Amino acid sequence: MLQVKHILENKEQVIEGLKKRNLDAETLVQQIIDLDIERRASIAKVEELRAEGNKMSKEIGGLFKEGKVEKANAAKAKVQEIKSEQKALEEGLNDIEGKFNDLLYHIPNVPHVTVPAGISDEDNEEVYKEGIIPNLHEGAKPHWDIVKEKDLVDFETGVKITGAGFPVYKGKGARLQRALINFFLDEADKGGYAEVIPPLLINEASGIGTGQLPDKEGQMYHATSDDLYLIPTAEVPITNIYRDVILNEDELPKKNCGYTPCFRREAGSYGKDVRGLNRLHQFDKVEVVQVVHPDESYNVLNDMVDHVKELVRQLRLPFRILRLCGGDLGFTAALTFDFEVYSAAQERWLEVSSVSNFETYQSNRLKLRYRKGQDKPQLAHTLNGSALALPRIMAALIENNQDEKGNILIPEVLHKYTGFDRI
RNA sequence: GGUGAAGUGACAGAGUGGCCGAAUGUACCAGUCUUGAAAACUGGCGUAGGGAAACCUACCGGGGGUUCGAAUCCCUCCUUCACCGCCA
Repeated sequence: MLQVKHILENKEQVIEGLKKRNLDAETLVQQIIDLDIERRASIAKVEELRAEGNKMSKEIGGLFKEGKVEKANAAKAKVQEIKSEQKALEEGLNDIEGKFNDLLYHIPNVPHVTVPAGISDEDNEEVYKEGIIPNLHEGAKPHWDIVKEKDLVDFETGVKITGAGFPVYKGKGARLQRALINFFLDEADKGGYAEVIPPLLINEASGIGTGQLPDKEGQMYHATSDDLYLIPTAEVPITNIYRDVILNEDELPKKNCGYTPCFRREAGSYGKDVRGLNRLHQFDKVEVVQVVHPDESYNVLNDMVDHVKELVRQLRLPFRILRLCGGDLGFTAALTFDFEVYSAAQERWLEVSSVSNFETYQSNRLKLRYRKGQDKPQLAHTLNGSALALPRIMAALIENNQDEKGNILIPEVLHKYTGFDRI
């Protein structure tokens, strides 16, 4: 969440920035500022009373020792009075803080200055494009037909086992999936990212830390009997490694990568581009995460974009990079670049990666800080990116690389992982 | 899952109702000494909130309770360790 101090000191800038999200935050920000004033006044009062009570309690100890029982009992009565007054004030303070935090949790991150205004994904700004869009032969098929014919992905059996959106990958399809995971992990390793295998279930505190809770509760699968959530992305468990951590400045940057399945309820997106591998409830992804010095985060964002660019390039997929507009930007992000690959038979662009800088929005919730020498701890910046999400990569590979004879040609970089060069 | 023990600052480790935000040691930082280093000595050394400041408040695994007063007593949850049971 945003830092209260930042809101107070940059009120106009915050309101202006949020306008790019089509959010008129004027009232909201003013409410926060007003509540903050109320809050401080209330804290001052409560603490004053508390100090007085503490002081008297100490004195009572002395009085008893001296045997002045009568005086002590009088003081006890007085303290009891103070306590009941204090209790009433504390309840008031709790109310104020509850409201205050609620408002704070529901303010999204302020977009970076370079974020274009806009309503939807149609307003995203294309900043880069590379690769040749393949000219498919007559009779080329969409991937959902191909995977069925070649028995690479079995959607029906997935429906039987679990439900829609939980496919079974089979044979060479499974092998290709595993090959991509290994390729992405090896590349991340080369990029200096230390691999982790995190838990796939997270607790509430972790969900709050990275911003999935309370805002996106409905997008996660919730195991209610244990109050745990299935991860929607490895970002959550990996970034939460650093929750409540104070790093030394020289430990930055922290770079981690990890492969995990991701689980998303996709509530509200039924019937929208859901064919085949385009949108699933469970999918595989390799994620890269960095914790960096605030001065470095935008350089690092570019590095991460370059890393992803290199992955797609090596897979020989035509791609473009979009700078997300305010309307499409995620709740917690300050700046996001999306990668889309072209899936030639569907004749459409598919999002395969999202690379974001969260600045201090997550670290403020996570209490993730770094310390320079003996100075006070400062909030670090967090970033993450998909590198990459698998199913749509697979869809594009299958569609773009089909030849007239019905072969799917596997990109060369994957051969050593697949053990075959075509399907 | 059962039984028992335990969770205190970066770490180790005291503290069983007021003198405890917390002894002591180690580590760390600054200084003295030294040609330099080590050793020794002196001082400093948690986080957060409030306040212009002095200073005040909160935090001893989490939450709740008893009490004028809780690290200390009670309840509950979590975690760790040991043993038993079950099991990839």
